[in-house]
Amino acid sequence: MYSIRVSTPERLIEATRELLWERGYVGTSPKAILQRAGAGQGSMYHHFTGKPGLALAAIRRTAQETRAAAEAVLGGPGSPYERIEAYLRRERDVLRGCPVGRLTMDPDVVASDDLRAPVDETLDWLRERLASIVEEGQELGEFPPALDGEEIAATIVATVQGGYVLARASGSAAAFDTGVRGLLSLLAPRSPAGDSPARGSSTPTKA
Amino acid sequence: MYSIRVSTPERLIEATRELLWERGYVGTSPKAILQRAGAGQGSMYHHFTGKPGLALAAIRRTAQETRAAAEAVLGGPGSPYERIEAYLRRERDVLRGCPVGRLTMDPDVVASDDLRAPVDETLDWLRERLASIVEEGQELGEFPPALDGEEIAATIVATVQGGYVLARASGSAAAFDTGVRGLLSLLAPRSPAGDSPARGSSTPTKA
DNA sequence: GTCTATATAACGATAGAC
DNA sequence: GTCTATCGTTATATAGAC
Repeated sequence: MYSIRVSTPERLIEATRELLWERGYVGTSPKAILQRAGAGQGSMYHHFTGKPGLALAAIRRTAQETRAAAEAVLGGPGSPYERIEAYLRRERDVLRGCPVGRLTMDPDVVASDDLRAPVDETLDWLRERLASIVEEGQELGEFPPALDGEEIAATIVATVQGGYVLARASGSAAAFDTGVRGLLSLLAPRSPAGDSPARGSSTPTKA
Repeated sequence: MYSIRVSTPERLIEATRELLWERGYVGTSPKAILQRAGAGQGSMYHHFTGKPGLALAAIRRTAQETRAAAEAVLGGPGSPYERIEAYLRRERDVLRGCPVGRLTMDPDVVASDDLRAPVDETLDWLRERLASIVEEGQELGEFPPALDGEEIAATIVATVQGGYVLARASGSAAAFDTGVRGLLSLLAPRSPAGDSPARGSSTPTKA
């Protein structure tokens, strides 16, 4: 294995991605980015228009990676419920928060249409993707037909995003998992033909 | 009505509360606080230990008010489901985000046990309060006994907190409402004996 | 392309007059 | 108690050498 020599713009983007995740936009200074990237002032302003331009490149990449990671699970094998469960139970750096969702609490990101756009598009895509899976599950009889796919999708995404809030408030990932288990118990397929009425049969804990 | 003359410490706390809500801790400077409060540097450092001390007073008050506002609905009239619904549908400044929850995305708040404590306590209190209401609903047959009260409570709080994220990402309060409707449809009492699946208002006691 | 030097403003806090 | 003056540091950006 050769050690890969990464270009300076590449290092700048990656350093910015890390810092935006850790400290947000207003909490990240160009100086901190340059130190982490091992670059000088000149490099940053040569390749990018400044802090906003560099942040835009970083946010776009993070958004793209986040979508790809979600699709890897949502487009995987299993029934609709199983794929949603896999998405909800996917391993996460819970205490670090969502690298996309956390940006919505950044006043300068929300104030900029450019910076907010990738965030909006990512969460919107995720909601649509989940909505179609819920509807697929309804056709298969896995979910009650009375449910609204888009509403349930929004609830799923919100539970994940809010789970990060609960976890970071308490300093423990447990709260995230508790909220996810609650949602899964509400979504758990009730057998359509009149089987045992036990809810949450596929949730391991709290039998 | 006499116009009330508010003390300087009072104005400082209120200005800080507003700015913490709008811009978070790292995004709020002492200078901005002093300008909004109409006070000079000396006043702030005379009454408080500095930015962290002032922020702590502001966060504590916001936490207290948030709990009181939630209790006003959760301790109100109606069945357990109805009280939860009232809490979820309560009017909110959705696009401004949650003044308590948004602080969890602030690196300096999370890094400080003092500043994080009121946030943690508020969300923890809310989860416990909701859990007891869910369990009450289970005793009344309004919710399935297989559900776990604490899990459902965490899901409810997470849906609200995540709803703010969706709303701020899209720049519209609609996404919040969509997620709430999805959660309510999952929680809606299904008649225990196999009645009609109409949701909402058929409650046994305390109508 | 990358670096250092520099510029202007803001940040967070202190000192001391009144 | 409140004010202004000041301090040392950082934020964000530009200039110009190499």
